[in-house]
Amino acid sequence: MTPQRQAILEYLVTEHSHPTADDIYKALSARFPNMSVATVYNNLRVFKEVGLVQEMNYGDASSRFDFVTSRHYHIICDACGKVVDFNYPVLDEIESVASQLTGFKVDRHRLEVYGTCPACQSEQAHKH
Amino acid sequence: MTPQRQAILEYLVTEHSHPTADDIYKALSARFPNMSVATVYNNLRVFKEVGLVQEMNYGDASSRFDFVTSRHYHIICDACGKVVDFNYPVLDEIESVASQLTGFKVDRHRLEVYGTCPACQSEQAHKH
DNA sequence: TACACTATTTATAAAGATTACTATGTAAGA
DNA sequence: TCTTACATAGTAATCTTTATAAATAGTGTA
Repeated sequence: MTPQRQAILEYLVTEHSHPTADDIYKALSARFPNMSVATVYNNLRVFKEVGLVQEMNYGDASSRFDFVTSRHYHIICDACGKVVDFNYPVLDEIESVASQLTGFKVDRHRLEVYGTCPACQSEQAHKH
Repeated sequence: MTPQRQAILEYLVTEHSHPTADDIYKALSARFPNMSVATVYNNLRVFKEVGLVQEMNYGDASSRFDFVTSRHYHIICDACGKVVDFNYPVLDEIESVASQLTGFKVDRHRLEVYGTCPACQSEQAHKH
């Protein structure tokens, strides 16, 4: 557990902002001026393998990383990219249905809702 | 509607393989030896804007494109990347729940199931 | 203490997907 | 015919992520 590794994990735990690898890199470069981007990626990979962190890909942009606390889903703002957690009963049923229909051995599923966050809604309203 | 554009759309309609931009490029380069990759991307963007085509990003790999016919969900093989459609009643409820919990104006949602396809299952079984 | 062994970091190169840009071509309309 | 708008081709550039090699630090053992 190196200082860099600890700082990256700490950042993920304390910040609930679903940061990108670059966000983390920039946020910590004040404390670790010599830290490499590769270090961020290496550690994120380690955290992912251990199951501490979840990686999320949206569209063409960079991946975002989320410290795994409890099962929850995400809603994403199309305008500003903000990610917000929300709770909903986990959809186990769809996994078994999909498995039966396709013959796949199911491992997991991924669900995201897209829309416009309150801040961007009011901003868009003010424009007109 | 140029010949290239028509060919790309035709390929998306007839092939149900959820191709990547490069798949399309390679498949059509016999008929259009001078066609540019940029043309494929340009047209896919146009199709997306019109709503004819849906773009899907999985992990770090290339985007896959799906001609929109009816509402359906996808199941994706972790081993070979194959994408298979399956039908399931559309989850409208989760959209309204998410909207109420977060204050977002909801536009759509995205749901995918991940696992191992039958072919890769038997291949993995033979290995042991 | 000295020595190896291992894992991590840094730095940089490289890969891969996508976009940007410019010049060329082409088709429709006045 | 002239013009205008748009699509294409070709290529350069961007951006994210991974691979690689050298440097570094930590740990345990003799």
